[in-house]
Parts: sequence; C-alpha cells; structure tokens
Amino acid sequence: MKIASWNVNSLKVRLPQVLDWININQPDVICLQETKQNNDSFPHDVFDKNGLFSYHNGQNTYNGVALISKKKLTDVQLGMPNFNDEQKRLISGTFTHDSGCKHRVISAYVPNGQSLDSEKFEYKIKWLESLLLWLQNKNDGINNILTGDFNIAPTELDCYESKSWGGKILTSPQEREYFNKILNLGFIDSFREINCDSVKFSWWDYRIPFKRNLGMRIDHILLPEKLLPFLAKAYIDNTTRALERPSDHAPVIAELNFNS
DNA sequence: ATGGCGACGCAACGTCGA
Repeated sequence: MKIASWNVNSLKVRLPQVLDWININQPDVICLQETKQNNDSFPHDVFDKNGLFSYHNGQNTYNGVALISKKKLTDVQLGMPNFNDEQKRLISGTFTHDSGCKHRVISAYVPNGQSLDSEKFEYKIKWLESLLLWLQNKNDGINNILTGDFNIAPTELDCYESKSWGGKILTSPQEREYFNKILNLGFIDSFREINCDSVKFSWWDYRIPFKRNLGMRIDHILLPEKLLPFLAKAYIDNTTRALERPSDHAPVIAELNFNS
C-alpha cells in the first residue's frame, strides 16, 4: 500500500501536476491539503476519468482537504464532530484492502499559527487539542493513518538553521509537545523511522531560491505502531518543488508491504 | 541578508501563507 500526502497550495493551479504525479507514482491513496476551492467546483469528473475515487471537504480561498483513492472509501467524514470548525481542515475515510483489512486514512491541514502571541496560535492549539480528542475517541478497532500538513517541524533535524528558527512558530516547544502527544497515542513518524538522522525537508518558502534548500519537514505520515513491521519505505519527493509553477510543499510518501 | 514569492479575490493591491 502506497500512501502519499501533498499540500498542493491550490488544486485549481496544481491539478495537472497532481494528475501527472499520480500517474507516475501510482499511490493507493493520496491526501491533499490546501485545495482552496468549494465542493461545487472540485474536479471529481477528472479523477473519475482517471479511475480514481475522490472525496473533498472544500472551502474557497483558504484550506480545503481531499482524499484521492484507487478504491472506494467508506465512512467518509468531513471535519471532527467534536469541533465546530468553520475552516475545512480535515477529512477521513476507510480504505478496505482485498484481504478485508481496513485502514482509516486522514488528511489533515493543521493551522499555521502565524506567531506564538497571536490569536491564530490559540486556534492552532485548540485545533490540536480537538485532534487529540477525536483520535482518542476513534477506538473502533480500525487503524488510523494520520497524514497531512502538520505545520510542525518535530525536531531540530527538521528545520534549517534551527538556531534562528528555534522557539518560533512551527518549531516551538509547545507545538513539538503536541506532536509528541499525538505520537504518544500510538503513532510513529514514518519518515523518521526509516531515515534516522537524515535532514530532508517537505516545504520551502517561495521567497528563498529552492536550490539553497532552506526548508522544513512539516508534512508527515503517522502510522499506528503496529504497522511498523510492514513499513518498507518512507521518503519525500522533492523533485516536484523544482517544476514550473510548483507548490511550496512536496509530496511525502510511505509504502507498506503486507505481502511478506 | 528577516529579504523575497505566489494564490486569491478582484480588477488594484492588500491579505495570507510558513
């Protein structure tokens, strides 16, 4: 099973790149963030034509999350019932393997937070609290695969110039504490499991030339601990960042091998 | 080099992202 997560920063602009990427990489499920469009204008027909099932929790201008899957998903839910959120930042659905085994795949777009003393940061913390509660209550026996743009660089390895960023938004102790609280629910950071000490990024500011590689690793695929024995690969495809008119984020990928 | 770029809504440039 190949799972990918990509903050596309406008699906309207990035749709051709997303289709190309899917055709080349053949993910079973790809989770998108920042589609920046309403459900009415979502290109379900385009995905249909490519033999893909698509599900969207949409919003114009900001936010918007989607699941694109080779198989039909069940129990698709928009948002978190325990948090009445005007911003469309979460969608989940259950993927059933040929074996009958089920996995709930979650596409999350965690708020950015702007700065530690802003109201947006309070909203980010509230949002993360709700996510923790929601995950705790999802104890129906189906494994949760939590993917998305977390807007948190978990450790110093995940951020260029950790001295200058240290403590600021995306790298603060508070945010990292919440990331660890999520892990403590029984998740593993798939990328870090496979790449113990490598420095790789999933986002690069548009204003700094990509070739300088001043980025952060803020997009993640978190797997239930019990899936660790099946984790074959976890990586970031930063080639998309060098394309013409790129998203500022690159796809992150985890491959699970249930056959051996 | 804490500068700069890109998307959006809207039809000029302010807001937001990370």
